[in-house]
Amino acid sequence: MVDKLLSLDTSRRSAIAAADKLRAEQKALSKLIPKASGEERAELLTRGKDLSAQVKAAEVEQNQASEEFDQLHRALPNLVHPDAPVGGEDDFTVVKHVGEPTKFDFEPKDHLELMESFGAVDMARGAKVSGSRFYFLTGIGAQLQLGLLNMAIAQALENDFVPMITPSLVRPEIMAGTGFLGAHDSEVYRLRDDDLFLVGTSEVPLAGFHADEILDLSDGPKRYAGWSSCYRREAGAAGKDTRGIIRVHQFDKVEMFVYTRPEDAEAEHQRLLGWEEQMLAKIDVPYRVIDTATGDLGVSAHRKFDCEAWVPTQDAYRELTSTSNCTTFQARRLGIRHRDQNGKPQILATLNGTLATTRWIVAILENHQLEDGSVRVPEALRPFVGGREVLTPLVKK
RNA sequence: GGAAGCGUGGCAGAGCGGUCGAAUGCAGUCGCCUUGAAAGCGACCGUAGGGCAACCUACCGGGGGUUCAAAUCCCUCCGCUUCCGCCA
Repeated sequence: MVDKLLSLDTSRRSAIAAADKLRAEQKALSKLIPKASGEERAELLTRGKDLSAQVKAAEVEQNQASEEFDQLHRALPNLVHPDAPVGGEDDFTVVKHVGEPTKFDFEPKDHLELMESFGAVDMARGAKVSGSRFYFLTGIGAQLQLGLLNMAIAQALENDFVPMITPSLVRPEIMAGTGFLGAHDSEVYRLRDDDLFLVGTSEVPLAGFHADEILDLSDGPKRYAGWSSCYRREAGAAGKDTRGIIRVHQFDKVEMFVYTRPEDAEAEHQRLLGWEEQMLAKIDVPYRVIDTATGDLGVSAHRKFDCEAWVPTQDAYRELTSTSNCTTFQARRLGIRHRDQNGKPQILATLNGTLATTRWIVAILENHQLEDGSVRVPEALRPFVGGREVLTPLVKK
């Protein structure tokens, strides 16, 4: 594979050199023609015509060679980090546990039951209006989500992220550049009439934000916190997580996105994980951090850490955040560079990480529920939900 | 959605088939002048790819075409502006 790529690169370079040489010849000739006249001119014109055809042929060859190289190159997934655990979805390693799984001396309700009792969600009408896996967040449910995401933005601001509200529809080349159109393009909503894609995360528009640019990173990384609705077809998830709002076609998310120098990417990845844990501490739920196995990295990630919160009624940890170091994978496809010490443009590295999503509500409600069916609002979140300390079931009239 | 116009270097703005990688102004860099600064004067000053280098190639929104030759002509896509229509 690598040998093939190298040989394609060589033929690509020689095709470019050959075309360059012909173009130089042609250029010199066309400078002579206006000065010439009579028979000499006629002769030059004939030679020019011939050269023109040669140049055209050389350019076709150049384009073909470049195209072949790019195609193979783009088909390659990112290199994996040597320390990432090898294997499939279940072969992750646990980096650490924070807190103990919540224990109750009563039968805990699941998030859906809790939300319905608070009038926080309307699944039936979601299905009526849009189909399965759609929902309305209602009343305190909507308030909880807005508060949570606002808390995420507030934390991002404290850490000098630039807050962004991004487009949710993007062009094909941006979608492809971020690595979402490969093996998993069936996960992506597509608007064929307009040749646009609905994004599954604001990582996509944030990566596209600086496409084809050379960034000045001399003052450090560029850090953005994007707020967007996210759309996922969940095509392969039939029968999985069908209850509640764990797995849905549309949710909201605040996502961190960083452009940095490749040599700083690994340290930045740890910082992103740190900021995710800072957010998780604010909702005060037990969680673990896992180092995702190589087979579960997707095409663009070099290494990925997930934070999974304890969900009592599932007796399991469920993913609340995911942070990926994409190294130069996305930047290479999107043409994003920075200047090194010598002022030479170089491909940079991109990273992303979740700060908060709709799904977090599940962990908050289930872990903080009390025997009487109410839920204690985590202290840090209270200022963002109008000072509410406890959520209590609506009284049926 | 309909009509018209426009997209040129960091910015402003000429050029509208060859002498154009592109006038000019501003900004920027260096030098002179000055106690210092401003002003003034002089020189330099786009980007990317390739080569040890001299140098070569590409780039005037993107792609394609005409031509020996395209910033300049044609097609197409994208974007912007203005007017009309419609509308969160």
